[in-house]
Amino acid sequence: MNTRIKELRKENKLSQEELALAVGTTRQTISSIETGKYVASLPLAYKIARYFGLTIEEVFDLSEYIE
Amino acid sequence: MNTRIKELRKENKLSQEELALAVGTTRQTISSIETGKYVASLPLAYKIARYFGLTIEEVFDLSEYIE
DNA sequence: AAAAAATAGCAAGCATACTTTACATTTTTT
DNA sequence: AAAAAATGTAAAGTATGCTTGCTATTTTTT
Repeated sequence: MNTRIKELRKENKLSQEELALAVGTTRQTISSIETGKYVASLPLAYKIARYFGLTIEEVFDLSEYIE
Repeated sequence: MNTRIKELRKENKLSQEELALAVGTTRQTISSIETGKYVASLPLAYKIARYFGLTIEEVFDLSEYIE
């Protein structure tokens, strides 16, 4: 699954660590989500989206889950 | 966490079974999400939201995850 | 070029999101 | 009121989303 997290981080000049702290998770979790190792949980997806002032669908490309 | 799934099902005259089949999961999973036993995964949340033609945030009340 | 910062990757462990099976309970239909 | 349909719940098992700790690699800064 693709996400715009890395792109949004760069635009806002944030490290993974800084974003992780801001949304209450770990840097490794942000890394894992960015690299596609696993899919963010709904609560975390929401917190990340809200942090950037966007909707979940604007941050996470979920099209692969729909035919 | 609250969701509008039950409400939307009633409006559309759907049983849990019918919704479950439509989004590719089990009736028990829909029941568990409706009763708050656990939180839907992001992919499933998206499929449910799309099924009703809504956004994830319109179906799932995620406000408790934000201060 | 060297050092510092950032990121990727691994592993182990824990919690949670399911699936399957089955039964209990409630609601709806007859 | 009885039967059927729908829903709630429990349990066990599996897969996944984390957290923690660490090292390797890459990128950025000096």
